[in-house]
Amino acid sequence: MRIGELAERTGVSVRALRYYEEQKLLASERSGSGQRRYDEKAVTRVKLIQQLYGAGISSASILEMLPCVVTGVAAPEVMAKLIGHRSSVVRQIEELQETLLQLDRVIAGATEAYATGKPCPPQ
Amino acid sequence: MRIGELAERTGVSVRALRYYEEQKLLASERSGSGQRRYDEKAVTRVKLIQQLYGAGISSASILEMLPCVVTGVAAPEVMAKLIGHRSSVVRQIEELQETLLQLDRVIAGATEAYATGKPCPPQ
DNA sequence: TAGGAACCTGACATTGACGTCAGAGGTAGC
DNA sequence: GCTACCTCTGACGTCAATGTCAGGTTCCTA
Repeated sequence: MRIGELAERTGVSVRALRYYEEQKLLASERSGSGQRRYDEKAVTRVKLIQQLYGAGISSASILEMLPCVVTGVAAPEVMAKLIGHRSSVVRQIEELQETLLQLDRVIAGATEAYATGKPCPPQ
Repeated sequence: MRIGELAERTGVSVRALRYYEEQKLLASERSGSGQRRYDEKAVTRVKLIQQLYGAGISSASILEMLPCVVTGVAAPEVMAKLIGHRSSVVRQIEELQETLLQLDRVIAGATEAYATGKPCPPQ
């Protein structure tokens, strides 16, 4: 498929796809005239990249771990980084859950204030 | 306390604290010579700001919701945004949990590859 | 009262993942 | 072969939260 279709199917902009290639995260075949051509696997690859970006992992780190994702083999130092990223994701989840509690407290307070007509400052 | 102490106690840089003030997220008293003075409440305020930033909420949105956090009262449109942010945080958590599963698959595959000496590409 | 640490304002620099534009060439349906 | 749309490279722009630097003032301790 061409880049426009890949963009549409992944929900990622054309510009972003070219950026991924620039960062060596995504390869493409080229047609005779130089246009990029992608196979089906590119779709899952792009979604994976987006997911890792979403976890705050930099393109350099993604680049390190991608071959490992494909082959299943990780050098020890890559393995260590993978585990480090795992911890970081766990921490992010915990922090977001704490934030969720905070937001819920605020929302609950405001709801009660609306119902009773009296402000109820936290704590 | 002065800005340096607040920075140390919150783990946030002095520059960031001044930025928060610039964005009206954090107020300070000023000494006769113009130096910022903070009370104890500033510590929790800064931590709250950091938490909201961590959830990907912009300073403009934080600014909107802060009075509500303090007073417990939210105008309807602020309330709507609060609920919107809540949903966004929930979604982020779900996505990170999915990412965690992916990472675990990769780590498990690499661990097995290490144990058996054979690469085990996913799926 | 000396001197170093901490503080001030103002301004420009940085970072990463793109957006956007220009100018040129490719592709597909009619 | 016309037309509308897609794609190419290259380069500069953006955005938000900070870093960093300069040049000057204030604070604290000896």
